[in-house]
Amino acid sequence: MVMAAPYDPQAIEAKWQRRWAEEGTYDVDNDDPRPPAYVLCMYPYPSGPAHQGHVRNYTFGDLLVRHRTMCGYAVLSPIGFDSFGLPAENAAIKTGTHPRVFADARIDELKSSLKGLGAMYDWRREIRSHDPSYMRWNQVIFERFLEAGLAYRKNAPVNWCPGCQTVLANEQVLPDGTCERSGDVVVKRDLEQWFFRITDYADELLEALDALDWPERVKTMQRNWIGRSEGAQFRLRIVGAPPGADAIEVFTTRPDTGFGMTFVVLAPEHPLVGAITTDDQRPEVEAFVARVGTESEIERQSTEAPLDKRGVFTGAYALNPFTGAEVPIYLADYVVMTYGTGAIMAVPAEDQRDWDFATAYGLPIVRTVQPPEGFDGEAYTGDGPRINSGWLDGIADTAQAKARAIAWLEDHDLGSRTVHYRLRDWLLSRQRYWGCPIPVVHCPIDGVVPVPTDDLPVLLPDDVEFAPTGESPLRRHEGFLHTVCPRCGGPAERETDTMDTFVDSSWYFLRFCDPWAADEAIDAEAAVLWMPVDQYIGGIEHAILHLLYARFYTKALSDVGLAPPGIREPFDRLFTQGMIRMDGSKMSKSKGNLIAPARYFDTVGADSLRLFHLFVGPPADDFDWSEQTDEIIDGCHRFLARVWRLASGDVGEAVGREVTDADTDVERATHRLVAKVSGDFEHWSYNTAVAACREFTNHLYRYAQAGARRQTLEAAIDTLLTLMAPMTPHLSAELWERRKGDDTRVHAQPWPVADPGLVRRESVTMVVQVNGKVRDRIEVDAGIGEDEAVALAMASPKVVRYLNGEPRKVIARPPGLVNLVAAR
RNA sequence: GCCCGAGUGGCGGAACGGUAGACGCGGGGGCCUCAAAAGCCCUUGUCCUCACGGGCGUGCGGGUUCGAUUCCCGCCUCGGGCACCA
Repeated sequence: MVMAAPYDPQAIEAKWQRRWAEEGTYDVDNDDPRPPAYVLCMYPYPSGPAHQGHVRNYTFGDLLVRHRTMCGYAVLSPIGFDSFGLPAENAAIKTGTHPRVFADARIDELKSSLKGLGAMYDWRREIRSHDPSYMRWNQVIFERFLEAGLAYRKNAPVNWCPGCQTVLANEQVLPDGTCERSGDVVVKRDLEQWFFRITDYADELLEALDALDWPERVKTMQRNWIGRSEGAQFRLRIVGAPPGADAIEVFTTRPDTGFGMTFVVLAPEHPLVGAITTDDQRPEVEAFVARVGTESEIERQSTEAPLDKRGVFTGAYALNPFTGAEVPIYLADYVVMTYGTGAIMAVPAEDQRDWDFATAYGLPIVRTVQPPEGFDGEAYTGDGPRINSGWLDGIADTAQAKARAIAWLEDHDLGSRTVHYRLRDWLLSRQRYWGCPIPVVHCPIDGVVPVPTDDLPVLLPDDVEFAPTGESPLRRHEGFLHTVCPRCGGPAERETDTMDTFVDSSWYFLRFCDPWAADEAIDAEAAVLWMPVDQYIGGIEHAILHLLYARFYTKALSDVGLAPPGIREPFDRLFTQGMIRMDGSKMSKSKGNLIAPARYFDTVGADSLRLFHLFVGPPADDFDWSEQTDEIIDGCHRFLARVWRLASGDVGEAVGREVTDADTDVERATHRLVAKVSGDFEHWSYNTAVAACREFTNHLYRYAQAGARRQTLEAAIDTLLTLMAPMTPHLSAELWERRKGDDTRVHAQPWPVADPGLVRRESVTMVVQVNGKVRDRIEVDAGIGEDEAVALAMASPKVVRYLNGEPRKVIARPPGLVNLVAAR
């Protein structure tokens, strides 16, 4: 027998990548007659060659693109690069290379990895966030948001990272108070900054989550992040205070416990502190405020400090509107100015933190909810009848009591029902160079003036000095900084802050619909055609930041008329793949634990690496890269070589002959495989789809070695290659061509459909149990009736031995199972 | 503290409430070869038994059920998110 050429992945992968590019197989035009589908992987930050997280992401995405194309859709599969950002600028500071040069070089490396993987994109639609044409629309959008009041400037205490020398969004500060990028301890600074009014959309962002086909986990994270709490906000009069400082607003979720308010606590930064503090308490209060001001976020938030050091009495008193009693006003570091009103009514009996504070400072505790019999805790937050609560006494239902309390506050014009959110407005300005300039001018006469649209984009000058100074390098570039006011023509300064890179990634998916549109950021017709993204794929690490910002942007763009009104959500379905970990931490360049894909491209080939990522476990689960991993990848390569030999006719000797049982078995197995792989693709069960292909291949080996019927074997192999085409595209394409000739393409084949009649099994293994324990297995006809199944089971000698006599109960689930419950 | 998710062979992992461990990795054995590599085939949870067989096994303890990896209750461990949030 003449052996066919061995499997040579390097040769065939290069060949097909070239051919797909030439043929434009996955370039899709907006007037394509096929039904549209939009499959998108989160566009990557270009940090150099791809790492295994990218490989995993783009393998899943490419599988979907190819599969849906075979299913008859025009699949929009664009990609771009999130090319602004700190690392490029830091590299500039370190090596002197211009960030643009650096970023373009990293993009080339990453692009080469993606092409080597055989992942298919419509490269005509490529977007780079630092491309002037994209920057222009970024700036146009900003100005429209500014005009609509969705972008604004304010002086605010912001998160400042000393390492990055820039401010960070709340979302970029880790729970331990450090910078997500540099790991430095983030400090608070007062700075004039730009914000997007994402809080205006808090309710819609929260409510619209319900309808999204997203992982529950991600939805929960977003819900928590938005953090809606309902309650009441109301005024407390301050006893003997000067006008203008005679009342404090407090927010509470438990207005029903107002009768139990025995003191009030303000944040140390609260604006009324100076006015209400009495003279004899002033030194102590000032010392306290000064101390808290110098503490880092970590120190302030640590629960280590003893409670009696964490507060101070102001000497002032407020009136509890419910009881009319005078209650002392304290300051405490655990009350923060950034949530609610920066002031709370303290109800120690129903709030543990207030209880602890009251205990430490010897303040009274009055229960207003009767705890259940036997309750031995301190603060009680559960349900129970109101006590010591005047007109609320006796009400046991907390919701009802709350409603009553709010109604009372409203009747007395003291306050009202209020909702507060944890979500803060999005701080978007960065004191860095390598980002999209914020297109405004500061004029001493006209104030903040947007740069006229015709003058956009405001571009970054190349001749700047990169140094970590805490100010944008743009600030020291005279030519950039000094300009004239578009309104009055007088001298003015340009805004030197640039935009957070999350701005770039908040609408790129809309631009992809028609990236050529010259007159508008988003072509309405194209957006209506493709949006929302049918399937978005990316890492779980973007669960909050990017996905929340992109949702906000989509809504805001539609509200200001830049996107069609119907598009309220960007991503219909979201899939978050698991992370690749190594020694317990995420694989990333900064951790130095990257495994570049090129070493696999050069050895086992891209198809083997792709197959490995599909096979190794559920796509949503994290995967630990270990010593064993290379062996699994080798195993995938062995399997592909096995398929190669089988499809090349190197296994056994097929003949023409009448159909036998073995042939029918293979035919049925073929249809079962089609059903299995198709189903598995629908619910992200790629690992079992691959397992089924391997099992089927093993079956075909046995079949071929025993002497196969040519027609049956060839049909089985064709089907296998078709099903594998989205997973291992190069191998499938090459074998298909070798078997069928050059004028046909496996990826142009329709996705196979299983014949239900052939999927159904003819005979099955019926399990016979006695008392739920397996005692025998009998091969039976799949259409077996209940009586016959039971009779067969009862006739089994193995069963008789365990049954001793007539069964007490018979459970028959033909054809799969009969369970006999023994008498006694 | 609150909210999610996960615990199955030596390892990665399969399993509509119905044969636990599919498919692999690793191990053992055989064939091919002068030999090796590659390939092909068999075997591989654990304990008892020469064997036929049988016992035990899905983090732990209960429960529901003819039957539980799967459902319920109570724990333990790990991972993730949120957190002086009023």
